[in-house]
Amino acid sequence: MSLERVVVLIDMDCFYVQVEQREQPELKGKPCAVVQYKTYKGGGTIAVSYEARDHGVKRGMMGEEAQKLCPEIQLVRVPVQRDKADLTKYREAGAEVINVLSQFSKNVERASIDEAYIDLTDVVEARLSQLGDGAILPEMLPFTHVAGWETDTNPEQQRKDEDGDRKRQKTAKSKEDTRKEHLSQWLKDMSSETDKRLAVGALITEEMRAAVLKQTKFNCSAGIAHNKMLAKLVCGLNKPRKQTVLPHNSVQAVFRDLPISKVRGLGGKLGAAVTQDLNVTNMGDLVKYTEQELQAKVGSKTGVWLYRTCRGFEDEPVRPRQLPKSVGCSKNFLGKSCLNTVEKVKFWLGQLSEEVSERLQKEEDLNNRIPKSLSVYVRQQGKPPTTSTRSCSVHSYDAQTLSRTALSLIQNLNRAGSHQAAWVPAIINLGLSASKFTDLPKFRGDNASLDSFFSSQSGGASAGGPSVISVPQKSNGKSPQGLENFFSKKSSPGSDSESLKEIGPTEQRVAVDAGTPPKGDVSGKNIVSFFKKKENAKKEGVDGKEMQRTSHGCETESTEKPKNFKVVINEKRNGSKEDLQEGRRDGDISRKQIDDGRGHDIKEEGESVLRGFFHSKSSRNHSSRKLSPDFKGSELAKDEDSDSSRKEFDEDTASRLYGEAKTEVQASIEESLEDTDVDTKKDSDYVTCDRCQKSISAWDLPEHLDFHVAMDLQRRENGSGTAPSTSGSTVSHNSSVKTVAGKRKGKQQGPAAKKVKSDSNSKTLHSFFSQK
DNA sequence: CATGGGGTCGTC
DNA sequence: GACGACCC
Repeated sequence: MSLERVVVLIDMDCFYVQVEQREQPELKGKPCAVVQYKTYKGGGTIAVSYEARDHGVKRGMMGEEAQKLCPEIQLVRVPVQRDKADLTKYREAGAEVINVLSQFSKNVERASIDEAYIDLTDVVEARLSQLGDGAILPEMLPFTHVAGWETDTNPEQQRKDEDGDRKRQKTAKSKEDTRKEHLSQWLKDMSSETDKRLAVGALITEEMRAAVLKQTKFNCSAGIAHNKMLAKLVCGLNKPRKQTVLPHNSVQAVFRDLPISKVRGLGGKLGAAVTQDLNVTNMGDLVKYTEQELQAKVGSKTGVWLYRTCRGFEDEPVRPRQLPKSVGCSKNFLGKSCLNTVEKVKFWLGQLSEEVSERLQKEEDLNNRIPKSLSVYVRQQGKPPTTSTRSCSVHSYDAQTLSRTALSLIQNLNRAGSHQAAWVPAIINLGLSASKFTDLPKFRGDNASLDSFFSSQSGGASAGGPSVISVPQKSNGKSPQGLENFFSKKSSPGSDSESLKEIGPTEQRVAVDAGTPPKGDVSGKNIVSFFKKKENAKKEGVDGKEMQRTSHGCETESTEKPKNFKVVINEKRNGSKEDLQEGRRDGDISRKQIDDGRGHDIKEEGESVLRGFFHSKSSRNHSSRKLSPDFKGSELAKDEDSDSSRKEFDEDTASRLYGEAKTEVQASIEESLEDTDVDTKKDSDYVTCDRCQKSISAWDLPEHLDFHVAMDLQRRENGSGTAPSTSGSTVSHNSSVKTVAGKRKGKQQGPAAKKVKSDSNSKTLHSFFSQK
């Protein structure tokens, strides 16, 4: 049946706390919690160390409340930037963990900032053949619990810990004994093949967790089962620093006493409805209902899911995705701080936009992807508060563009006229999110050739993960050797972002690829190893020859390109101001203008065409930088002309493109590695903007100039009556009231009352711009 | 006022 | 695309 997969969930233990403890080692082993916004009642706690949990401190408590329960608790505050909580630190730490996990499998799915699913099926298969007849001994699984074989999975015992250490230690001791006992029995019995595979999965998971600890200094727990739901479930059974495997035989035993709300997806209204309507309390109770009965209660699709789920079956695949699908931020404005004026809304849109913009820039730099869509979330005061979303496509992500696009999107949610100062109803939550990412061609190359290029450098791990036979002992586990040397480097406390910068880009690129590549051995470790090796080589004086060759050619190019670009863009700008009004789907037009105006730069032509190809609504923003000198523009143009190929951007197309750009890709990689020529690099990559005297990366210059032109245009066109559509976006105009009225509660506001006139919109927008 | 600030997915 | 449900 569906017991073929081996699925693991890795869940970091009180992750934010661990991040802070790594930064401030004094905090280790102490009761502590991470709080947000300390001023109101000590802030809300969003992570609690296990020492503090022993005192009854829980997530969601106010800091002061926590202090009452645990006077010695250390409260650490989430960093604040632009007057809002900033989770960057934790996001980057989470990426570190994903990086480590991806050394073991290509199929890693980031489930949240501190959780990831891994499908180890193939890796287990490979290890199984290595292992041959060798049995798995209990000592090989020092931190593994077997669910269902332990009598004490109930939350009963855990609770009575208020007396502190003595009692807890005692509990822990006996728990360790039963753990070993049951583990030994399970391993000895080991009836089915599927159980064997779980055992191997547990073994690999021990190694993964050891590697995570060694490389990041973070502890985690894990669940190992045949599907995501069960892996997630059992992960929580033995929480700090332990892993739990769930043989299929044990499912019913675990479900028998398991409240329905504990299962992922049943923690909310659905679970409550099921519990009530069917008069059941535990997951195991559900098996007595037929599929049809369940379907009658919860709908046909959910019914099927429930029927299978309560039997321990679930099909949801582990999707290879190591990067978030969206990048956004939001903030609450409670009570008196609500946003009740246009100025306040503008201000906070600006703050949110800056953070999102910054993060999107990082996304492009690190992960070579740019968003196509922007959404604004608004919650407004009301008897039931109303929440609305408005989205549109975007072609650039500088803070100004985001900010004014966002404003134009939500302006018609203001019931007061937009010439008024007020915003009604006041906004109590405001959010901004970018999504629908598109990969840029840079670095994405023909996998086979890229891989062979890189793999010649690395230790040659087999597909699916490092080959490791040795087993972790105690907390001093062995992790994949060889590769480990490249990774273990450091990550000294306090310099997280630095170390991320070095590892992040390569990993993420691989991560993006991971979704599509077939069976080949194209894993991140090869590429990362390559980078690490290069870095080491620089320090140690060892070096690879091939790289210098390509690198040289590329650098010559890069000194000239910016100038061309600058001229071209200026010319173009003067000639076509419509470009900046209402989302032109141009592409072709702007591209032609660039090409014509510039005369004849093959490289840039190729670049424009390429971009037009990859972005269905082309824009000249976000130049994919550093394309190859010998890039064949003509061939690409052909592809672009055919309408089908534009939309049907698939692997084939990509391969063809990358085939052409291959040497280029290598050159780019090398160039990015060449820190030795610091001077050259600086000179070629940065220019001073004539307009604002800011130092701008040459590759960002077109976009930057774009911004100035937009500003000029806006100034010139004051009062033109045109809707404030922005240069970088295409706003979709929806009925302004539809969504609010949708629900029950007959109170529908007249559509006319909310209509906003474009004239006033324009004015408002203009004042918004000139204020900045 | 008071778990906030993230995220993902399914449905219409 | 908008919204709600769900999760941490």
